[in-house]
Amino acid sequence: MSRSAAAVSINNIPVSHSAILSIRARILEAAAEMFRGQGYDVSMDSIAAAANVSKQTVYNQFGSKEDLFKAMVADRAAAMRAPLQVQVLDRHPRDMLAEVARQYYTHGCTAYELSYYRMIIGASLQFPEIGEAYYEAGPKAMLDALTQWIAREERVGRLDTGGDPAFAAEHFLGLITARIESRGLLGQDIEMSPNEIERRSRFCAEIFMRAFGPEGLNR
Amino acid sequence: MSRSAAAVSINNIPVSHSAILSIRARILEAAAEMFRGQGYDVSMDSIAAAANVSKQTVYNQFGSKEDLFKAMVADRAAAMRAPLQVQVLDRHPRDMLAEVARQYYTHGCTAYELSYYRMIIGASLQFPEIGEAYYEAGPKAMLDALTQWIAREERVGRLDTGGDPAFAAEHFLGLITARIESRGLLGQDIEMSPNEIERRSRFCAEIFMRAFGPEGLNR
DNA sequence: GGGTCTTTAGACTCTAGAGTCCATTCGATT
DNA sequence: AATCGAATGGACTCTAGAGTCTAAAGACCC
Repeated sequence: MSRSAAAVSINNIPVSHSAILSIRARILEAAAEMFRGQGYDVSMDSIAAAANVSKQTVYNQFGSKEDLFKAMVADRAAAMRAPLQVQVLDRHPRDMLAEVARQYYTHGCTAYELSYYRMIIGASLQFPEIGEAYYEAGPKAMLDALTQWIAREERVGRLDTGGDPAFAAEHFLGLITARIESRGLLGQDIEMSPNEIERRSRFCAEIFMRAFGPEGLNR
Repeated sequence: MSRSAAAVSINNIPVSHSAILSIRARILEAAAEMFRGQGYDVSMDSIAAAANVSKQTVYNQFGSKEDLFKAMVADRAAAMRAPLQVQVLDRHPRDMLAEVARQYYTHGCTAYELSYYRMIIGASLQFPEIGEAYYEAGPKAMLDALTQWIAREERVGRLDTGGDPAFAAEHFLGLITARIESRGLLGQDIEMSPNEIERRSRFCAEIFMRAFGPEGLNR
């Protein structure tokens, strides 16, 4: 009670002390790092230590471990939306798709991102809402953006999905992510050389074009 | 010491008491069920209770929680190899591939299997060997079987992967699994109607054939 | 039937970690 | 300089759960 009241008043203060914000940010960052590496089981003591902050401060700011965890996930989900925007360039679909793949391989499936993903999957056993939130902010957002772009291209006659752009988008994401994820989520190495990235990106785009290119789907 | 010696002697006994085996099996089964549902954090007490066995017996048989967990995973990995064998039927590649997809959708990605997978991913943060073992017994085994089949078809001239059957196999698995896994691993619903399964299976096969059919790759 | 091994229930120990308390210090504001 | 809220650290409580121990009961072998 008194705890949540305190939290609210902090949030309502229009950023007069930036010190408070920086402390929250520091804790969130440390929490992300610790949770990511060791799962929900990390101790609050080690999170506090990693944030260079006393344990009491963590509790003052976030109330409980569960709340801290959820706040941290929400924070990261918000940060995630930015790079996911598929830039609406007016390039040939093949190039656009290769670029999406390239982006994913270079920024979306780093060992860092994957270990975070792994942790979320593990935690979603315990907190189903977390899994759902991550899905919405991550894969779903990506899928929606891609679906919209495909639909647009279809309207212009540069793609032909037979009227089911969502289905096509799913397939493209599947193409890009599959191997990487099944390996990476289980902790296997997923490093790729720039050459490999380039080859795969083009290849995915090429396969997609064969399936959904303008002359597609009319067998 | 005395503990591991006991375990060895039990394993060396050529199944004279089947009672002992059935007790181990019962514990393994209960452990699988509990770990699957709640992750590595379930208590040994609840596992013992679920197996209808005293806690001491669990410790007699498996020594420690970690050992029980690993024994359970090994047990399931062994059981897993059976259904994964891709039957080498001499059908048209398109039908064969659709059949593989169908098998996967009906048996390979049930909510049950996925929740087990989720648990493994979570636990692999803590026990990297577990992740590796699962990868070998699951995705990797599937991939290898498919790669071999594709290579064979390529030799006969019914497919053309440009000499990289492993790459093609990865893509096909990606095609099948993607959406399902990203949704299912995060706890989202993944039920599909038989119609939906049929549609997707054929579709995956079709897309694969467009990419790697005999006339493929020669742009 | 006696000897040996396992199982059982349940009490027990020990430790890690969540969350609390408090006396003190720090750092803005006035 | 005085004040007030926040942060500190470190001691503290309490609980859950891993693992052990024991006395009694079964089960099997000779």
